[in-house]
Amino acid sequence: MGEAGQENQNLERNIADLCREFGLRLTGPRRIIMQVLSDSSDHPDVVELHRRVTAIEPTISLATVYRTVNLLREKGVLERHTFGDGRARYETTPREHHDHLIDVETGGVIEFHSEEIERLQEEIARKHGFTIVSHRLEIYVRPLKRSRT
Amino acid sequence: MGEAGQENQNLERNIADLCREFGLRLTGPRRIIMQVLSDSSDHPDVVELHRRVTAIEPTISLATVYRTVNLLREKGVLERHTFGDGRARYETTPREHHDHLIDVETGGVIEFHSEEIERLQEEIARKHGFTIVSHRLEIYVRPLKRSRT
DNA sequence: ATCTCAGATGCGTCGCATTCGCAAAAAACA
DNA sequence: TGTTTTTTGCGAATGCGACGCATCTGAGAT
Repeated sequence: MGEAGQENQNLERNIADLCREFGLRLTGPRRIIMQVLSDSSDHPDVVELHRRVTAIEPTISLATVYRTVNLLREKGVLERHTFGDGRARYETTPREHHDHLIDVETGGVIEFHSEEIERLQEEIARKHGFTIVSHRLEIYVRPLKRSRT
Repeated sequence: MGEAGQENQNLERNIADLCREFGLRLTGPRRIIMQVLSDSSDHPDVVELHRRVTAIEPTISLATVYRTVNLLREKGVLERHTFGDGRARYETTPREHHDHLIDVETGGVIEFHSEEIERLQEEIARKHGFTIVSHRLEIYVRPLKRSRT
């Protein structure tokens, strides 16, 4: 009978709660988009998200993905990044802030956090007479090669 | 008759050397664009650069500014940044690396450098098995307001 | 279960920043 | 000065993202 909602029942519930909390409607497209988002541990851009979403439900439009992603960002559910290239990439807001190591050879993204760097940033801002609104630290890296490859 | 090339003769020479070095032709537009660039201590975007350039020579097209700026970036003469907003902003590559504090209220950019943060970044990269290719640290800030203005 | 309607969607279009193609103009060089 | 190759200007094209509008739909009221 019901849909295939078996193991991700709690996930579904979370999405439902989320919508209710923000006064949003729990629509088919939204359900799927949010689903895809929480299944994505990487940092997909909107077109990639749309690809994944339409693999599940081909009628969902790119515009809706854009709108949903913006909505969720406004609500603080998603974070937007722009690594070098022009396009925006998203990740579900982590409970703990982190920065990114980007492998320039593979495009892979590794998350890290340094309390020490954070503290130094605060210090620098204060020293200049500012408070930090947000920040962005991206380290573009290349694997340490040992001898031969 | 002659141009106004009086005090910046050495600059002109630098530009000429630069072109020769890279096998580029020393053209009128290039001369002016490079001129404007070295006279700019802020971080102008391409449209702003074009504005400044056309104030000197109105026939220079936006496309040429884009092309020149890309060329100089490839050659390592310029650095490109993208602070939040969509457009790219440029600065002549500084001899000493620095990062940026961006005042979100005014859009103003302040440069800073922290040897300590640099060192921590190295450490983090190494710990993950990488070497740093480049990095980017932007701190978005707001002025500390004291009691009343 | 049905009605109602504000909110959501799909589609096509628009705007902005940037790039491209091509013919004309300008450097470098003989 | 003539020849060759690079640059330029112009306008059109691209890519990302946002928007307007007619249509559709979720979810509370009936």
